[in-house]
Amino acid sequence: MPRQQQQAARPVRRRSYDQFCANARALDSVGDRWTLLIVRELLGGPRRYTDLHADLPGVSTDVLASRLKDMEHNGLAVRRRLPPPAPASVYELTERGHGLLPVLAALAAWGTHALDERRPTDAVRAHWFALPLLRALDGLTHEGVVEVALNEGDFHVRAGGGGAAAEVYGFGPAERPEVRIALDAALCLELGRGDVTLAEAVGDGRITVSGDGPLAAEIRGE
Amino acid sequence: MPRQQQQAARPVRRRSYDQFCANARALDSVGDRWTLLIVRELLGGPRRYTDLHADLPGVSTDVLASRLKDMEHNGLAVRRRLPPPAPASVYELTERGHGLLPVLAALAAWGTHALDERRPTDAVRAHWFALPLLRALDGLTHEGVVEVALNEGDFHVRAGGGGAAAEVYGFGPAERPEVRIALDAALCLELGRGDVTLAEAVGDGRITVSGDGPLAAEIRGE
DNA sequence: CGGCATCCGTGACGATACTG
DNA sequence: CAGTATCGTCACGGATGCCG
Repeated sequence: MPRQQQQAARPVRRRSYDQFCANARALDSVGDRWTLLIVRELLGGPRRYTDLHADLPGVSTDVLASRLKDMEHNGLAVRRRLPPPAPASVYELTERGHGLLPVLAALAAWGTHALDERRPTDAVRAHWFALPLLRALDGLTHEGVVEVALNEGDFHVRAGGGGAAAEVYGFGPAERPEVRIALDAALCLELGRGDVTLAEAVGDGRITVSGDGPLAAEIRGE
Repeated sequence: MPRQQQQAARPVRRRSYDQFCANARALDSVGDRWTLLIVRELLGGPRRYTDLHADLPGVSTDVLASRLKDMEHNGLAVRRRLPPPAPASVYELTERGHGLLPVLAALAAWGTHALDERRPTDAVRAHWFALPLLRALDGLTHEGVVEVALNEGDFHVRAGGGGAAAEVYGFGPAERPEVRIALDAALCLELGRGDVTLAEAVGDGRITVSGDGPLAAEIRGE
């Protein structure tokens, strides 16, 4: 027999911490390398395999495929086939998977303090700054979609609502944003850290706010 | 040369995600297997190597030693020698390491929903229920130390204060607790999930509250 | 061409044994 | 008690191949 079947429904040998503890159980699901970063990508909305692979520099193809299977198996994500006109499939978070938002928000808040300079080997994507920025927008009372333009690219976030919205951020420009802001990545991080307030950044001209609704006014500090 | 030096100050080859992203940087520090569970242990206060090893069933000695070195190197923990009368050393979290409390709290909240039955292979320690329980005590206005008695053992937590206290929980009985409560682990989890309120649990007799201060009264729902 | 599966070299992990 | 040494195994990362 040159090769027997290589995976009979995931050969039971999943590695578990075997601890009756909420943290350990959580890490059984999301503690593997790359898993939380895949969740970070999917928090921006459904994505195709190839796009995921492109925005996760360093992950190998087989590990990405394996993690996506694990996430499906653990109920974090589902694979959905798009209608025939475009024969592709996307991965998207389940409600359970979306529940990881507070975890990634806390982790981002903690990690922002360690994110000082960009090393030459570091990859960058614009939407990686969505979570730090969302932290700065968390206190806003008005709700709406904010389109964000960085040097690295565009994305959009939903301000207000306390992260309760189904889609908390997305890739590229928004369809009909209430506000557009332009700033640089370093300022995103400072805002996330709380080193600078929105009002100060507006006053210093480090951020440009365009729009005339109440949300825009609130961001300007009016 | 039979054997050259085998670690010249950690041979620089640390595995990094190499992404300019707060989450990726955070996971560079705490994404390795066992690291966050070591933090979970150290959140209860300074601990000796052997005690850590005993409360982390499944970790091998070399991996534990290696993680502790990494954590020291990353500024999460320090090793402190105890005074000569007891020639031992303990590991304790730095302020930076303690800053992971919101991460573990969010992770525990998420993981509690996946923590249904105890599997036969699962290890258990009483203080592993501190974070879920703290979530239930988070809304209390009065502050103080609560001694908790489970079937699995005792620990204590500091209620109120919103987790701002330096030591958020500890092992074994407290020195002079304001309140003592007795309940079982399953109820800890239900409280953490919000399936049951403290007042309901008191009313059902599933939790026993002893003490006569304002905190005890608040826990009783008076 | 998107979505993986296979092969392979290296490093991380887990168990045990051993040492100051 | 507090780790280090050794070793087998498995997971990861990179490249390539396959297949609808």
